[in-house]
Amino acid sequence: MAYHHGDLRRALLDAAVEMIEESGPAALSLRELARRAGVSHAAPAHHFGDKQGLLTALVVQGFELLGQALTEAGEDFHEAGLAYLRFAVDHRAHFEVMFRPELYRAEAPEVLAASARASEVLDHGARAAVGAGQDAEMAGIAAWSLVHGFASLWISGALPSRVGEDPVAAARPVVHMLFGRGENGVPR
Amino acid sequence: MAYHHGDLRRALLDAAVEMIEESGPAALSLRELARRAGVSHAAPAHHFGDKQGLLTALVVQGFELLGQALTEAGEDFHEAGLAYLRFAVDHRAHFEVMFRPELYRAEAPEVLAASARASEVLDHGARAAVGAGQDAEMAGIAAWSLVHGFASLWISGALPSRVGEDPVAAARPVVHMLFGRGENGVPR
DNA sequence: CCCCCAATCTTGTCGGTGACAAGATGAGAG
DNA sequence: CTCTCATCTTGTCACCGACAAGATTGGGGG
Repeated sequence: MAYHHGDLRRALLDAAVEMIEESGPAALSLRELARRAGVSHAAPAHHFGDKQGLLTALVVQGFELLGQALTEAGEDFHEAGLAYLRFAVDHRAHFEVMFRPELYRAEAPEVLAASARASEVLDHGARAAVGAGQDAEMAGIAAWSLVHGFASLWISGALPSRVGEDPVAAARPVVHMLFGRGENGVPR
Repeated sequence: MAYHHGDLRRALLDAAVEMIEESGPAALSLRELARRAGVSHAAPAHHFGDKQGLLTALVVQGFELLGQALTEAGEDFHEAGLAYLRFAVDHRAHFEVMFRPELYRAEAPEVLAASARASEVLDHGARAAVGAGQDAEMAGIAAWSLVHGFASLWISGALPSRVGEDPVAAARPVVHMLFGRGENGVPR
């Protein structure tokens, strides 16, 4: 066994994502993680310090991916909402940890920076959709709550099964209920 | 030390709620729980089998409380939404476990019964607000997503601090954004 | 070219935890 | 009064996270 793995840090993060997707963040075990990566049980500590450190790194990665996804979604606020949902579903592991601050070091500067960048994209979209003013803030929170709630409920399996298998398709009409269908705000 | 506690089951559930509110469901320890209740480390197992059993009991209690809160909120759909939020904030521990099915036995009959009863109340409210038809289902999901998302974001501390300290007051205008302010649905 | 140093990974250990087994206790039925 | 059984305790095991100390190796300075 080579002493120098090559890219153990990334391998551990990838394995962590896999394990969290299988059985949730609570069940994540650093030792099992090391086992999957083929290293000793203490190897992860070198790269991340402790479990919180690992999850902190995962969260930073998550906020970066989210910011990127929102940016790529472009100007349309509805599409940004659906991109948020797509991110949550496609990166369930990241998403589930990101909004559970007791699991990681939420006050770490890298986390604050990455999350600030992501929410800035969101804010910008809200202002573009509603126009400036006090309403923009509320509209942003409403839209964020809607897609975040839908994503959470979808992931937890709480939504009735007749909404179908594709969360984005199922969410589209729901997202359009907020702000009406263009007739009630959303100048585009 | 009395061998018969009297109402150990309830005492354990109460202590569990307290501990989860302090540091989340992941950090819950059955042994610390037993310590707080003043019993031996194996006493909880007798009442709940294992950790999942304890959380299952907690979730059943949670869905019962939620159904009750929604029922008491009455006919107004907006008020039901705010009652949902109030439940989430006032019973953070229950709420946090209820929507994390990997932590408990979601398929247990008591859980299914309690959750079915709660969502029936929600469904009834949605139909009353929007009228019958296919839209009622979507309206229900939209409203549920909105308040669930707001509650989750509030609890996780993700919302900007300028929304204030009272979640229900902060959410009221947000909830009213969906369905407009009575002019766009919500016949009452 | 070689050696040393520092980053990387391993081995060993400790206290804490969940689950299980076996035993002690006492409340209530008869 | 005694038996019975639900309730709780004691004891144990494997696993986990954190820490300490040691082994290995790649790369840069001599």
